[in-house]
Amino acid sequence: MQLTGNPRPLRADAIHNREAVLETAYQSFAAEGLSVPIDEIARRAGVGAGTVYRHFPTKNALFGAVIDHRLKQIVTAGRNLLDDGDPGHALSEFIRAMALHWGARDLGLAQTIAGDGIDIYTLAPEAEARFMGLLGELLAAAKQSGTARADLTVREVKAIIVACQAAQIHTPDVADRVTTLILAGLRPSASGQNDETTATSDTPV
Amino acid sequence: MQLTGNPRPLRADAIHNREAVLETAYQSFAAEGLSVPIDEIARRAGVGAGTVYRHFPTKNALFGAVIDHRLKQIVTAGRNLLDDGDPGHALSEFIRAMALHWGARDLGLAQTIAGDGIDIYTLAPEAEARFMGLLGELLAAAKQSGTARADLTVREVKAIIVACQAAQIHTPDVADRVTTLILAGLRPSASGQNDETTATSDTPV
Amino acid sequence: MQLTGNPRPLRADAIHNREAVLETAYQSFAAEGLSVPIDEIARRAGVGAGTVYRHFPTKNALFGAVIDHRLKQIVTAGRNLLDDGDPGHALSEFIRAMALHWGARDLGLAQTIAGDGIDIYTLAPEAEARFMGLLGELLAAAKQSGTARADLTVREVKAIIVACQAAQIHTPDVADRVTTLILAGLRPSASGQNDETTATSDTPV
Amino acid sequence: MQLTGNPRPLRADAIHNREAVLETAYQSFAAEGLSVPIDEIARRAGVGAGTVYRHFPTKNALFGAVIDHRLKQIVTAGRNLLDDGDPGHALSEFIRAMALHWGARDLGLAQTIAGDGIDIYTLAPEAEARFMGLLGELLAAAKQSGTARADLTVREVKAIIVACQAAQIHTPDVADRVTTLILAGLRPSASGQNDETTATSDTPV
DNA sequence: GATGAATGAGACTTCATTCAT
DNA sequence: GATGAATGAAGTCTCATTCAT
Repeated sequence: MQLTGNPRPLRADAIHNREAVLETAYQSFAAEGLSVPIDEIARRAGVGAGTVYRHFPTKNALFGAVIDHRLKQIVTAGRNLLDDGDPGHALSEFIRAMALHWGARDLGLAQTIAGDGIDIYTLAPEAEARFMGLLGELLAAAKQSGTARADLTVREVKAIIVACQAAQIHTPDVADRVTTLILAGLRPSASGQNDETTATSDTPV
Repeated sequence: MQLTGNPRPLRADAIHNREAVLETAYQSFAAEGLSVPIDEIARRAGVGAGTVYRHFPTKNALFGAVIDHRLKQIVTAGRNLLDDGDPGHALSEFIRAMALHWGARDLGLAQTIAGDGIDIYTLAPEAEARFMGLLGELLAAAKQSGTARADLTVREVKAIIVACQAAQIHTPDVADRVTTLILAGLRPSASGQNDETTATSDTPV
Repeated sequence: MQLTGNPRPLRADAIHNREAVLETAYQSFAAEGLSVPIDEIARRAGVGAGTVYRHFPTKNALFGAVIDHRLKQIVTAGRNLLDDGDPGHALSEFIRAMALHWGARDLGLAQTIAGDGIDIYTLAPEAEARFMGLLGELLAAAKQSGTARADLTVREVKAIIVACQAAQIHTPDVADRVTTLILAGLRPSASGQNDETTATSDTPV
Repeated sequence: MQLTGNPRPLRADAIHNREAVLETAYQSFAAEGLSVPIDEIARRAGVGAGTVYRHFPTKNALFGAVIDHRLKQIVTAGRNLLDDGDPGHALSEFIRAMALHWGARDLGLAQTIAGDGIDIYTLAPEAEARFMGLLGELLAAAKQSGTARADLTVREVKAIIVACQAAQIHTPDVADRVTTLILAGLRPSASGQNDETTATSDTPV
């Protein structure tokens, strides 16, 4: 209709819009939860509601993109921990960061975790896979340096992260201490190495 | 208080309806989360929407009643653990039950705990207080029998429960194992008593 | 079921209930307008909602009864004015009382007048008739004593009352002055133009 | 202000819809009072309910817009009376028009004026102010030409209008006559009693 | 007769999604 | 491609009226 032949801005602004919507959505969901209306996100991003739907055909798709984006950042940060620091401590630092910093104050993430109508596997399968891959590497490194129980699995580590995040969301002022306690349960027990629970006399709590 | 011998049937049906609504609401919230519409709950309970509002003037009030009811059951069960069994193990059994059985598949509880627009203190302050009281007793008993670290606080225990529930909701098949690991972090460390971490050589995970 | 043979209170409490509901309804409508729920009126009157409906089968019927009751009081007061005082001034005093005292702060009356879904003729035809009869007598007396224009009709007087009440409801602080001005328009004109009666010296209506 | 030559059609239909809703709302409120449901207004205007709420986020906002729109028309008409005709008679003509024509059969206006849950100052403060300003001018002109008592205030004039409108709503067939009588009370008294201005000869207000 | 619980239509309002401009 | 207006299905809550106790 209006292809006037002049050099239109074309793709550039589209990409810019997508980024703006994604960032705005992330911050909005983090701060106020998943119930922030699309219209409101569009307004805050400075675009029309239709533009949001052009890039993300559904609100769920937007959730997925936000999670995907977030997980990419997290995976990058996690790999840096592994590459730049002490591999033996990378796992615990990562869990601590996930719980206390990255996941802190992220209501949207908490609601996603609480399963509020959201299935993260459906929404962002690729990023999820990469995330699990990173966890595997972190775990392997920790086991090798003897800072993690040999029988710990990747899925258990993920559940631990979820647990610590929940604690952070719910009771921020004790989350640090609680995370420390939980992490204590992941290291090899004093006596046994691969410990199939060499509990001596006293039953644990 | 009540005129004994008074044959007034009073509102037998009203009580019945209230129970029916409460039970239906509990199951609906547990299975599908807090967003189940009141109209739907009314339909499932076999009453008109107005009846729900007669008993619970607000959806929040219904949330509160459900939580209150649930916490009462939980507190009763917890006290039984304390009275009938080994006090030293009551805390760990209670946490395990909260995470793996009572909280299992209870989306509504998870969302309430995640703070999804709900403030449990406002909605069911009494039950919350009783719950914290029970936790205090359980914790004291555990400390006395040496199965819990002496520096553990009630609020930390609550956060631990929240954490374990989150793990259960998110990854049910590893929740049992994860809970065991987490509980391991709560017992006194092998050497020290109030242990400011008498870790020997290896840093924990 | 419970006819135990003892002397039941029977009618007495029914009459009492009717009075209580009527009085409560009057005060509620006057203070808060016609939208006060029946349940609320029942509660304030100390009876069940069913009792209200036994006496007044419809909310409109209750409106009618309130108006009827109110008009009876007013008619009695008006007749006293006529019998006990100066008949020449009874009309103006009555209008003034209707506007500034009896009708003051009666939101329900104002809404009835504004026609908020209410037809006073349908709801309380008898009382309305008696009210108009009283107005006729007041007007006749005023004409006879030369304090009202000879061409004034009863329906015009009623409209004047409605007008003054509206002023009172809307702008209470000038209602007295405005009523005085309006009443001034009702006395015979000085010159006798448009007027069968040539006012002599006296006070205006 | 507007980039002239810009061929953007913009939201021609939006403006059209807004007008349609406003007009429909005005007529509905006028004919049936303020209790007409928004859904019904939307239906009559041929739009969805959501469209009404896009333009007027609240029912009160719609009330306000209707009143504002109405008062603007009225103020314009009143100013024309002042500019184009005999300033001495403009006030009485305006009052007459307000009561008998503009306010006639306008239940919504009557209810608004009766204060039926509506606060005109909150809803349409600007229009109210302009309206009072116009009344002031009309009154000043009337006083200057000796057709209104010198001690009349603007608020009294407004109350008079309210009064006449109430009469019109309640008893349309005598409203004309009653308005005439009421207006008679506003002109300077023949003798000059209670009056700063000694009316000369002329026509009453 | 009285009670108050139940009903259910309907009010206002929100918001994911579509579509004309 | 972008815009934001329009849609309409829900959702929460109210209340006149009916009816079992």
